Amino acid sequence: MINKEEFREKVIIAAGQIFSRYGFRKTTMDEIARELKMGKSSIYYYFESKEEIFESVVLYEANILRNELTAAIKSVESPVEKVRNYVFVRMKTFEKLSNYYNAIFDKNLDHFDFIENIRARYDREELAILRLLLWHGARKKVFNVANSEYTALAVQTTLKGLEVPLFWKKKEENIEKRLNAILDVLFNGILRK
Amino acid sequence: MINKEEFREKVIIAAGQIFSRYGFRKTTMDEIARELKMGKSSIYYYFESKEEIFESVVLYEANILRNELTAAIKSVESPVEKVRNYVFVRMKTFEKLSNYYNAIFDKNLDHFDFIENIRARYDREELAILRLLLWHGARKKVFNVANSEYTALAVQTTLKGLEVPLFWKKKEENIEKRLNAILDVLFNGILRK
DNA sequence: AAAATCTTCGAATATATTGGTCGAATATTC
DNA sequence: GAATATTCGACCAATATATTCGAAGATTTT
Repeated sequence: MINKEEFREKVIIAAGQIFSRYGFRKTTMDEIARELKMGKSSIYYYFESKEEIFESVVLYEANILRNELTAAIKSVESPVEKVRNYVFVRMKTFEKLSNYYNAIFDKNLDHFDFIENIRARYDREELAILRLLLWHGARKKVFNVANSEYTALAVQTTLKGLEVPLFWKKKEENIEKRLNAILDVLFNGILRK
Repeated sequence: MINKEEFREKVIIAAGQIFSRYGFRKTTMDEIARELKMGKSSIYYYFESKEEIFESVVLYEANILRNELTAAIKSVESPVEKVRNYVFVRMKTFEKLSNYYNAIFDKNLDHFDFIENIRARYDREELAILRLLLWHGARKKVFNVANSEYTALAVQTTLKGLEVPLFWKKKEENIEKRLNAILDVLFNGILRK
């Protein structure tokens, strides 16, 4: 009927909602069980611990982010649109993930390494994507980019800069404005005149 | 330097932020103290209990809501604009208050009476305001309202209907659209053709 | 259909958290 | 410098919470 893996996913989704709202510490196993309409002990049949659930949630969400970003790039043709789409989607979906980051900094230092590892991996992946995007743009003579690796790093740094407000506060009023401004500067820097 | 009443307000503001984010149960006195950068025991010099703080917060926020609504009405002249403004501001500010409602339903039934009383009082006040608004509009021959009390009740019911999504979910995507739609229907019903 | 295995859950537990207290220390006022 | 107001660290009792366990239902296998 419903296999183990599917059940784990159900737990991950339910738990994810609560984690993202209340953070790791303030989320209780009782709540997760209530959300799933199941006995609390049943969850322990599928997961070792609250931590394991949490880690699975982060992994799961990170995967969604990755898929959405890939889709965002594929959905348009021109290099400019690809970059623009990538940046937009990334900022939008990252907002969700940032809740988990906040959850971590809620004093639970044990998870720190785990999260940092995911983070580092995604930095690397993102850099590769950006590099490819820029390289293609340069090839098509749309971007004026000599060293795609170098410029990719610059773009990524800018993206990180945009992350910061999402990271520290719950809501940034003018994130959209900030985003458009940065895109203008960015394209001004790399577009072939 | 800083008197007792001012300190209480500081506590209320700090506590309010945390309450509105995590609800009554999940908010701890330690957090409030940390936010205030004070010893936890100091808070108890100004407040009897966590409950008292919570009730003060709700009262405080409700008061802000009332002031904002009054200002919204006064800021424009025409009856139509007054009503439109009122509805907009009310929905916007109610979103904040709804967090506290959620906090209550977080199983703590003891507070229920207290909140319900505030709620009932505000219903009465709002009805009076709406009634006055409609009556003035009718007087100026802008609205076609025979019985202002009756129509005010209808308008208020509509507003309650708009509240519901805010009440149950954290975020409603198309609340703005919903709001405009309802305003159209509303004015279609009461405007003098 | 009995044995074996898988899945669920109520109850129990050991531990951590948390609202609230107390008395002493420090600051302020008289 | 006595009296009063304010702060706070240490403490406590009550509660909440992550996790375990064993028994009971399902489901599959033999």
